[in-house]
Amino acid sequence: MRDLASEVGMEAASLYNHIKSKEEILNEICFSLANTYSDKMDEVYPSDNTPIEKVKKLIALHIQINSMSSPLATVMNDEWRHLTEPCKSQFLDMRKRYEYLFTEIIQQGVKRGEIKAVDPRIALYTLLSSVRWLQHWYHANRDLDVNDIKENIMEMFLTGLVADQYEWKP
Amino acid sequence: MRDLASEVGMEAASLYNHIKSKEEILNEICFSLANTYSDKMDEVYPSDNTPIEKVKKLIALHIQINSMSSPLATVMNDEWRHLTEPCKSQFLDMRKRYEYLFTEIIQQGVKRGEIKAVDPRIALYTLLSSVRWLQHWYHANRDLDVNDIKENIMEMFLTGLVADQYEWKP
DNA sequence: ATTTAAAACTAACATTCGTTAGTTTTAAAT
DNA sequence: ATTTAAAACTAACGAATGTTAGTTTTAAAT
Repeated sequence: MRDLASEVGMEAASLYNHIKSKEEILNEICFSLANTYSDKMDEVYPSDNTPIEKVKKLIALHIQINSMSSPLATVMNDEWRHLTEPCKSQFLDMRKRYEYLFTEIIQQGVKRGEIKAVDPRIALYTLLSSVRWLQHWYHANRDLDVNDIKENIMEMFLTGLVADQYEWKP
Repeated sequence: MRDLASEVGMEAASLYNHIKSKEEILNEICFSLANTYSDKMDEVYPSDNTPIEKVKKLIALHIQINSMSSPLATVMNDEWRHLTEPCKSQFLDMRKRYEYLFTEIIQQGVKRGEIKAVDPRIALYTLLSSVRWLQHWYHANRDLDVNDIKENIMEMFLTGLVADQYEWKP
């Protein structure tokens, strides 16, 4: 709290005119971002896009948040474990629901023959964590455009690294 | 240190008969894993495998470590920032070299027409962070076999999520 | 049985941490 | 000019942290 206070030009004790506790800040950050993700899911899931389009829209949000709001993303991604009950359970419930709907989208894609028959859980977790590097990297290396990064990552995920004409299988 | 001591059935002070400091533990963990990665790179990079085979071998190690040694992986991945100089610089130099050689492999793959013309840095970071979820997830959900996970992830990265026959581009 | 070295213990240290109590300053409203 | 409420301050608290000093226990070697 002392570091945080000095960052905004205050004494640590003065912070408590504005916040209730250190924990409140953690709650604020975690649930603010969790709501952003949930809201997007509630918009995308029932829409009439194809499953692949839905995945793209959701991943785009993850890329957006991890690169543009990276300090917040870092807190939510790495520090949610320190939420206290009942907030922690509430947070985990939100995450569980988000992940469930996300796997549903993937499974629908598989069923419709648009997405390969991968394990939806593995695909989901791989997808979600693959954009995490942006949260640590983007602030230091601003020479790349977010949209370029987005397209590169999407391309990687959707059609893979192997060049189209190359026959790689053993 | 008190938690750690009680975990091994000791008083905190007794730990200091075995270690020099808390920091020493951090160094030990970080450099032990960093060496494992570096050694693998020194074995794989000069080998006569194709670039894609090299990438597969390296990613396999990341999956192995993140799933089987997940507490160590978590410390190295998340806590290396707390290394003190000169260890921190040394660690970062090792990482830089590792990442450089990894992008070289990718670039060779691109040059040889085996790998799509993605940005090698983006591909690298996406690849490396995409397997991080295993470090948090594997211990709790042991119903999946590491080798199954390995193959699923490889398939995703190499040939993408989009089903072969599906025409997805807008 | 005695010695000895490793490894446990107890007690305490100096810091750091989040927070509270009480007081003073700031600045807008009367 | 006076009042008032917001927001800063100083001082200090109790708890937790990594660590050290000094002592006792453990167990193998003599």
